[in-house]
Amino acid sequence: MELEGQYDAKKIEDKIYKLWEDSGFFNPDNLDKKHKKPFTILMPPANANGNLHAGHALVITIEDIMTRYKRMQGFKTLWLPGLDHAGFETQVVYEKKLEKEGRSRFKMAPEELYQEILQFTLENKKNIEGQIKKLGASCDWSREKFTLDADIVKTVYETFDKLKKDNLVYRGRKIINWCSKHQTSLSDLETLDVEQADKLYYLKYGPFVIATARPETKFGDKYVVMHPKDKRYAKYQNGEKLSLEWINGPIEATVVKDEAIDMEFGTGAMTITPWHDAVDFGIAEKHKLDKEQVIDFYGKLLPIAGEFTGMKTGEARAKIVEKLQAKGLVEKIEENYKHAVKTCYKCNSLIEPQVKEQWFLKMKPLAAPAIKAIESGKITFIPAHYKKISLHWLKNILDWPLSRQIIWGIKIPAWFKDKPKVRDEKTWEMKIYGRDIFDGIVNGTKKIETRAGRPRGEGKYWGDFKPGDTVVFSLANEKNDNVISSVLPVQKSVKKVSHFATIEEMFKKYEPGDDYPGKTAAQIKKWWKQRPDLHTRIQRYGIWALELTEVKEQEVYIGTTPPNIEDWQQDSDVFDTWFSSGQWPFATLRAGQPKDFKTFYPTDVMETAGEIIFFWVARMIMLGIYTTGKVPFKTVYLHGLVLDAKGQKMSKSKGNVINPMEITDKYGTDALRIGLVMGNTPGQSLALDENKIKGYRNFANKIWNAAKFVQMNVADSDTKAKIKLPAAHKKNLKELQILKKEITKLMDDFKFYIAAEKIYHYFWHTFCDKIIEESKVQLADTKTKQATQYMLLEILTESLKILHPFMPFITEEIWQQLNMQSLLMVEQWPT
RNA sequence: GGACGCUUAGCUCAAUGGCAGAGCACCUCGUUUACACCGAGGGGGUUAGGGGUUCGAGUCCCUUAGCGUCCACCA
Repeated sequence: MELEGQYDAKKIEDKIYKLWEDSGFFNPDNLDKKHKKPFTILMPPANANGNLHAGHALVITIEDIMTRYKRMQGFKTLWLPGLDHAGFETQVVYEKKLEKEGRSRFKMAPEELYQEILQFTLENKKNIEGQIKKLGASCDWSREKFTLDADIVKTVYETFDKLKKDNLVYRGRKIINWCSKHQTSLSDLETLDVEQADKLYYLKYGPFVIATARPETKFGDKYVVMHPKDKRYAKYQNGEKLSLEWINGPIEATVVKDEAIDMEFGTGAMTITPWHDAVDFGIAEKHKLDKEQVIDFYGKLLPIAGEFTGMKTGEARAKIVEKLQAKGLVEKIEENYKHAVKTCYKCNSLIEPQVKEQWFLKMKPLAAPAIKAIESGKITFIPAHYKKISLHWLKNILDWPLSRQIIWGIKIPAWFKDKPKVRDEKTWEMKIYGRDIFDGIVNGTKKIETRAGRPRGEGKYWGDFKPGDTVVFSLANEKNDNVISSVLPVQKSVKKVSHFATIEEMFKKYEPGDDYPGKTAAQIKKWWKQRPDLHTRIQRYGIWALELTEVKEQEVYIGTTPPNIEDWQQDSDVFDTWFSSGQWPFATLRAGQPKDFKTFYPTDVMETAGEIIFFWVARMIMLGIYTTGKVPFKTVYLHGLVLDAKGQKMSKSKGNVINPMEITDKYGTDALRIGLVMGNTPGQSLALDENKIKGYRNFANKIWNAAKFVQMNVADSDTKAKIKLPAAHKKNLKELQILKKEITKLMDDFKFYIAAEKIYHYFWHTFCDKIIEESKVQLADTKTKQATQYMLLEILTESLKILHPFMPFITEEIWQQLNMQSLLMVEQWPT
């Protein structure tokens, strides 16, 4: 075969890829026995919802360089490819498509929507696989995994089950980030903080002035909070009640003192909206305050808003302020108040904090061993400063909300059903702290009997408590001899806590029933009269009563398979997609042949974008250690963003997106690959300039022509003849020898950008410009011809080997055309 | 508010404490049978500013400024 004309990538790339694939050497099992020591990289699963972008091309390039290098060095090399269903991301992409077609997911049956997205994803998956091949990825397609594969899902379920058994997963009613457009909760990582200027309203709240940027949330505010040390409010007691005029009429407000308040901000007093604000939620939790929803999940006001009910929060604001002004409740309005609001990272719409029951993962216990692994150097980061960044994040980690209210994803393997009402004759022990006004038990344990099927009457204990529940039912507040006047963890069964000024007043509402343990109504009233000490106390502090209602407690079943009894309902939520991809290393390797996990786990390198270090890398480390006891990878190599030629972030709206497939088409894959690597230091963003790629297209042509020259001139060489090398030739070969050593060291240090530059420079400016030029004379001289032929071929073939990881197509094609009788892909890396 | 980066030729970026470099761009010359997707040569720098450590600093330390990213808070 003869090399001809200019290098034409299009003619050879598909052919060469097929040659590699047919050889079977992408699969480590097919490599010869010399390849013993495993080397593993997992391809970060690309989102199967569109085309590959420039960032993916960089991932494929760097990982293929590592893979080809290690394979040539004789490692049993596995690069495992995969695709991600990409839950929320894909659903958002699909919803946009629906929108264009004038359709909406909310008008579709869930199953119908799921099937459509599945089809869409599978099509994209196929498309992307083709694009990965186009980029020359030497990954083992026989081990390819998709995040929705049955074996991956099974592993995800098992992990969830184990986490639940270890008490690391819990269901909680907590405040979450709610996107009203997408109708789902989002983790903190999926929200953006956007600076904006709004008005800050100072509203009169009884004797207080409170500042708010969101008057439309304030309807239900019935607690006014201030710092306990704030002298301005010293005359107000914690728990003190105040009657005041508010947006829709008179309300009773309660004073709460809490250190969380910034005395410097506004007036130092604020009202709280626990249902729609994370800080307020925290205060309400701490003080056991009521929480009331004001805004529904579509961003509209609920009936608590009175005349404003049903309005979108945005439009309601001005009208509410108008009303407040009319009522004289607006003290002043500060214009141009700069603050940050949270927005959905996909649609930029405002995040509305909402209280919602969700699955949460306790992160602190999972983070601790991960921190240890990183600190001890079991996992190293490239570039190194990511060590600090990840440690800082892990040390300040918060619980992870796992539930997403979307259809596209792995369904959470939890089933619920209403617990049958237990009304047996059992006796529960119930701890009581404080004083029971009826029989005076103080800080003790009281035995409460339950009666089958009927409550004991309102305002009394009756048995729907679980063992160990704490109920406090007392006369006074916490200021008085340690008796506390609130209800602790049995809130589920407490309907209401009422306060009465006198016991008579309470009896009006709650007539003691005949079946109160051991006492009749008459006895209780009589007993009451005999306790003047309690009278005094009640006169001072009033009396508290519990109104208890029956609670249907939900029973929860968690397992890898559905419960086989009927009337269980599966949780309609799906997992955050990162919960499944966070298990990628062990899930993929356990899915394949049983020996794979043993051979290839822990993997060697995790190469991915610095952007997703928290989303993905940190979670893989935590879940990997938790599940397998071992770190999932030893080295984390993080590349930076790929930017456009001007250093701008690529985005569809800016229209500066560089499609790697177009570049490949125009200049060839090898030019794109080396263009992506050259000058690309880890962690640093890279400006991708088409001109740069063009330059490397020229380099590819240079290689092609140099090979052509060598081929033409060595055709008549006698390979068997003994050759005596002149000193100049020896020097050239020695120089190459040194270069090989340097490059090997650089490759081992992950400095591909320098390695690429070195070989580029050597090949073009030493081999082509000097050695080949000089050889023209030497080849013409019969005395030096043979030695020169030998040297040229030696340098060319060694260079091809070094270039191969970077520019696999052209090097392999030349190798084949030189009739080397082997695949360059599995040639021994020069030593 | 906290953390982490970055600042080197016109542009994009390199440089274990040891002669400041590459690619692209620019200028001059050259069409020579491997290649014009080429060759030979050239210009271009107070390494953001200031201070310090050192025989020696782009590199280490302190400091100022600008840019960027992440985290937290934001009534």
